[in-house]
Amino acid sequence: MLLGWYRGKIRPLRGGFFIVRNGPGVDFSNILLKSKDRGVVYKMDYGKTLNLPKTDFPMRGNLPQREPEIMQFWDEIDIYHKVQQKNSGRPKFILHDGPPYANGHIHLGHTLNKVLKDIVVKFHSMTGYDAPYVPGWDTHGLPIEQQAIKNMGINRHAIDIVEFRNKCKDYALQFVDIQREEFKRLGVRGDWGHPYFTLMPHFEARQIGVFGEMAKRGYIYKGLKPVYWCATCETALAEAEVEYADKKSPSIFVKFPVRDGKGVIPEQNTYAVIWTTTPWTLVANVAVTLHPDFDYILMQCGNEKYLIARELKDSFLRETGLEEGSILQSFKGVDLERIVCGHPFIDRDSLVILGDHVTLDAGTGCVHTAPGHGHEDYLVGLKYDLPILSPVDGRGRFTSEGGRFAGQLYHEANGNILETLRETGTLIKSDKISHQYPHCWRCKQPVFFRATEQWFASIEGFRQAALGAIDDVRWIPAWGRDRIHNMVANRGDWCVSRQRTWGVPIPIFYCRACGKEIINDLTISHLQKLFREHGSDVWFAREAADLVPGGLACPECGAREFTKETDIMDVWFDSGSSHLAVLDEPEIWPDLTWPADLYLEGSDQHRGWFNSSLNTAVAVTGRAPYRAVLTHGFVVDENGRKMSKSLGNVVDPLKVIKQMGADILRLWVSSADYRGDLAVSQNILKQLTESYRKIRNTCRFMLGNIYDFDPAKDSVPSEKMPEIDRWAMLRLHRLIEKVLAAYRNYEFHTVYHAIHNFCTVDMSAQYLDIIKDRLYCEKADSAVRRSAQTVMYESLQALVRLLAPVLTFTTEEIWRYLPKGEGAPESVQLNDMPEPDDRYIDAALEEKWGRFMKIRGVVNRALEKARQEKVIGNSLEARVHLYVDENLSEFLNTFGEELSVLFIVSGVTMHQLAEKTVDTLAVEDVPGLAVGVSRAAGTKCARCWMYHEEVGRNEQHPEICPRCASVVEAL
RNA sequence: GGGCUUGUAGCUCAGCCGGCUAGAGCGCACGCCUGAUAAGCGUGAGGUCGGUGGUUCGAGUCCACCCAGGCCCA
Repeated sequence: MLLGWYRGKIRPLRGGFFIVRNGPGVDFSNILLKSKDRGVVYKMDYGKTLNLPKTDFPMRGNLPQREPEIMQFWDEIDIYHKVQQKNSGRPKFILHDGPPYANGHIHLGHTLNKVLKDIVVKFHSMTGYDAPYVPGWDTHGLPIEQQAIKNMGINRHAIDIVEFRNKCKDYALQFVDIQREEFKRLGVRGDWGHPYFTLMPHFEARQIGVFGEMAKRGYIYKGLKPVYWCATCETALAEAEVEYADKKSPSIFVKFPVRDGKGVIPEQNTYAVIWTTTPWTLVANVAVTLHPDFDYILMQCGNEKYLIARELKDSFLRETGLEEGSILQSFKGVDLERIVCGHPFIDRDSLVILGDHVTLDAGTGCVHTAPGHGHEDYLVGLKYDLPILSPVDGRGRFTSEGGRFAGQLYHEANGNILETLRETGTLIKSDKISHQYPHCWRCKQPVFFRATEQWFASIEGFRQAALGAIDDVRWIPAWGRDRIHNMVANRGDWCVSRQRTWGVPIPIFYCRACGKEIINDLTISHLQKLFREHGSDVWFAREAADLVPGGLACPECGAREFTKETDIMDVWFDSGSSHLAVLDEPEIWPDLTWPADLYLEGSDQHRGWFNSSLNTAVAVTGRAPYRAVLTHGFVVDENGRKMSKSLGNVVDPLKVIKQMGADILRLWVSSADYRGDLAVSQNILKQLTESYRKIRNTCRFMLGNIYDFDPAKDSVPSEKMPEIDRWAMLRLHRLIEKVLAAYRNYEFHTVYHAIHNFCTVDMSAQYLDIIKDRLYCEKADSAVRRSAQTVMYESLQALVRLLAPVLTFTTEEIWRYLPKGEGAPESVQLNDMPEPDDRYIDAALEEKWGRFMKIRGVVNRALEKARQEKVIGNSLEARVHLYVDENLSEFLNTFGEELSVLFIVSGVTMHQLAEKTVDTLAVEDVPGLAVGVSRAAGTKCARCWMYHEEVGRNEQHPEICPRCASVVEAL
C-alpha cells in the first residue's frame, strides 16, 4: 500500500492515496488517508514542539560527485601554500617523495603509498611542524625509451639522438601530467605546481655533481661485466630486449683434468666432467662450479675416473653411452672447493669453486664457468676473484685473446673448438640439442653474453660507512634495518653504466691520444653549467670538443683532443641522487632541507631507492640521507595473493574512485596494518563503505543537533555538565590521546579502529542514544540540552581534525557545516590537532561509568528477553526492576533519577537481591545483580513517548507528561 | 635455493615480560523502532589462534620443523 513517501507535506500518490507525515496537527494514527477524506480529527501535534535534528549535511556522501568539487575548492584557495604559510617558522618535517616511474596510470600500490604519505604530511602539518611536500617523478630509463619507440613508431636508429630523447621526454611528461591529476584526485596535498622530475636540468646537473664527487673520492672505476650482446646489431641489449626462441646448439661433455686434488681426490687420469651448449665459451673458461650441498662421485670409466654429481650419473651414462663403472669415492661439493683442474685445450688452470646456481636439471653437476660470458658465472667469479676473460669483440669475432681462434666468429668457431677438444682427447661426447635461447628482438638473431667495459661504483669503498649509517636511521618497522643491512653487507659493486640513450650521460671524457679517462672538478663544474642551461641533451648534441672546459689538456699525455663516454647512468643513480638534487637545492625548493626526516616506500625499495640513496649519500656526505625510513607491504587480494591480470583479482583505484570515492580508498589505507601486505577486494571495500557511513552518520547526527548552538554563547563548562556528559568528554579525550599517539607512532590502523569504535560504541550506541530525550524534549536553551550540545560540538571539532589526514574530503565537507567562531580557517586542513585535556581525564569517573555500562549491558539483555516474550517493543514501554546487593545498590543510587534515562526506559525500580524472581536475568560477569522487566505503568506521553502515570493531569495538555507540559508551557 | 617478512572469527584489527572461559568493531541471523529513516537500537551465532612436535604446572604468546602467502635476490 505504501508507495513512497514525502517529507513534510501532503502529496498525492498513485492510486488516490495520500501519505501524511509531520503535517500540521495531523494525528499520526492516520497515516494513510483517502483523498476524499475530509473528516479528520486534528489533534495537537507535539512533534512540532520538539527540537529535532536539522541539517543540510547529506546522509549519503555521494563522494564521486562531491570530491571533485572539494578539489576545486582547494585549488581555488591554494590550500598547499595556505598551509605552508600557516606553518612557517615551525620546525621542519621533510618527507622526501620517492619518485614513481612516469609510465602508465596509477595502480593501488601508488594509491597506498601516496595516501600514507599524505596522512603523514597532513598529520605533521597539524601538530607543530612545517611539513612541505614536493612530489617527484622518475622520468628516465628503458621502459620509457621502449614506449617512446613503440607508441610513436620511431626507428631509433633513423632519428637524431636529441630528437629521440625529446620524444622520450614528451612521453614521460605526458604521464607525469596524467599521474599528477590522479594523485590529486586521491586527495593528496602537495606542491603540485612545483614538483621535481629527474629530467630537470638542475637535477641532472646536480646528479653529475654527485657522480663527479664519487669519482673524486675514488669510488668510480671501470670494469668488465657481461651483458647481452647482439653481434649483428653490434649493441648491448637490455634484458627486456631479448626474446626466447628455439635454437639448435651443440651439446657436449668435456673433461677437465684434475691437476691438484688437494689430497681429496687423486690426479692420475682423473677428470671433472662438464656439459655445455656453448663450446666457444670454453675459450674463456676459468673455473668449474659445483654445488656445495650436492653429492658428487668419482666413477671409474675404463682407464679414467670421472667426477660428476651422483644424481646425474644415470643420465650421464645414457647420454654418453659409457659403461657404468665402480664408484671410487664420494664427496659433498663443499669438500672439493679449490681443487685445481686444467683447461681442456689451453694451458691454464680452471679452479673448482662453489655456487648455489648449479642445478641437477641436466649436465653433470659440474658447471663450466666463464665469468666473461654469463651472468651467474660473473657473479660467482666475483666471489672467487676470478679473471673476467672477454675474448670476443663487438662483431662477435674472437680477438687476439682468443688465441688460435682469433678472427673467427664465435658461433662459427664451435666446430674448430670441437676439433681441438677431440685432438686433446678431452671430448667425451658431442651431440645437438634444441632449446630455448635468447634472441635479439630487433634482428631475431641469437645473442650472447659478452663482458664489456662498464663504469662501477665501488660499494666496497664505503661499505663500512654505509653499514654504520644504517644504524643511525630509525627503521619502521624495525626489521627494515636487518633487511637493508644484509643487502649492503653482501652486495657487489654497483654497475652504473647503461648502454642506452634516455638518461643522464656518464660525464667522462677520454683522451683521444692515450685513452686516459678524464673527470675532475673542472670538467664537472663546466658540465654542470652546460647542463643547467641546456639539460643533459647538450652531451648528445655537441662534440666532445664543445663540451670540455676551455684549455683542457690530458693530465697523462698533454693531448688536447677528446672523446666522450657514450654510456648513460643507471636510473637508480638518478633517483638515488634526489636527496641532494631536490632537498639541497634551496634556489629551487627553498622550503626543503637535507637530510630528509622520512622516506616512505614499499618494502621493495630496500634494494631500490633506500639503497641507492644511501650509497650516494654515504659516498658523498658520509651519512644517510634520511633520519627514518618507513616501509609498507604490497597490495594483495583477499586470499593474500598478489594482484595479477591472469588471476583476475586486480582492483583499479580509478574505478573505485568513480564508484565509491577516494575517501573510501583512503579509509582502506588507514584501516589496514601496512607492515604486512594489505588485502583488497570488493568485499573489503564494501565493509569500508559501511564504516564510512557509520562515521559520517554519527557526525551528521551531531551536526543536526547543534543547529541552534552558538559555541561562544551556549557552551557549558565541564563542571556544570551532567555526569554522563563529563564521561563523554572523558571518552573523547581518551580518544584524542590514543589517536595522536597512534599517528605519532605511524600506526594508522589504530587511528581508524579507535575512531570507528568511538563513533559506533561510545557515541552512537551509548551517549547519543541516551541524550536524545534531553535534546529533543527539553527546552531548546535549557542547560542540560546546551551541555549535550557542547559535548557534540567539542566531539565534532575534535573528530573533524583527527580524521582530516584520513578522510580528507569528508572532513572538509563537515567543516563547512560546523558552527565556527570568528576567524576560523576556511579549510579544515588549516587547523591543528586537538590536544588531550587532563581536566577531562578523571580515573574515578572512568571506572564508575565503565562499571555502569556493563550493568547497562545486562539491562539490555533483560529488555531483549522481554521483547522476545512480547512484553515490550520499544524499550520505553518497559519498567526495569533491578535486584541488587548492598554494594550495587549504593553504586546505582548515585545515578538517582537518571537511571531510566540512561537505560532509555520509562521507569526503574530497585529491589533487594533476595527478592529476585525466577524470570529475572542474572549474569555472571556482573555479580550481585538480577534484572526483571515489566510493562511500564501509566500512559504514553504524546510528546516524549515515555510512559508516565501523571499523563492527563494537565488540563491544557492532557496527552503529555508533567515534564513535557512544563516545557510546552514555557514555549 | 638465500635474505627479510606474514598467517588470531566471513572481513579489518586487539591480545604487554607465557596465567582467559581468546576480545572489539564490521558483516551475518533474529528482533525492536519509525522523532538520525536508503538511518537508529538491541540480542545472538561465529575461532583446534596456519600445521606438527617440543620446553613448561600452564603456550595464541617461547623453541624446532613443516605448510601456505608476500617483497627482494638467485
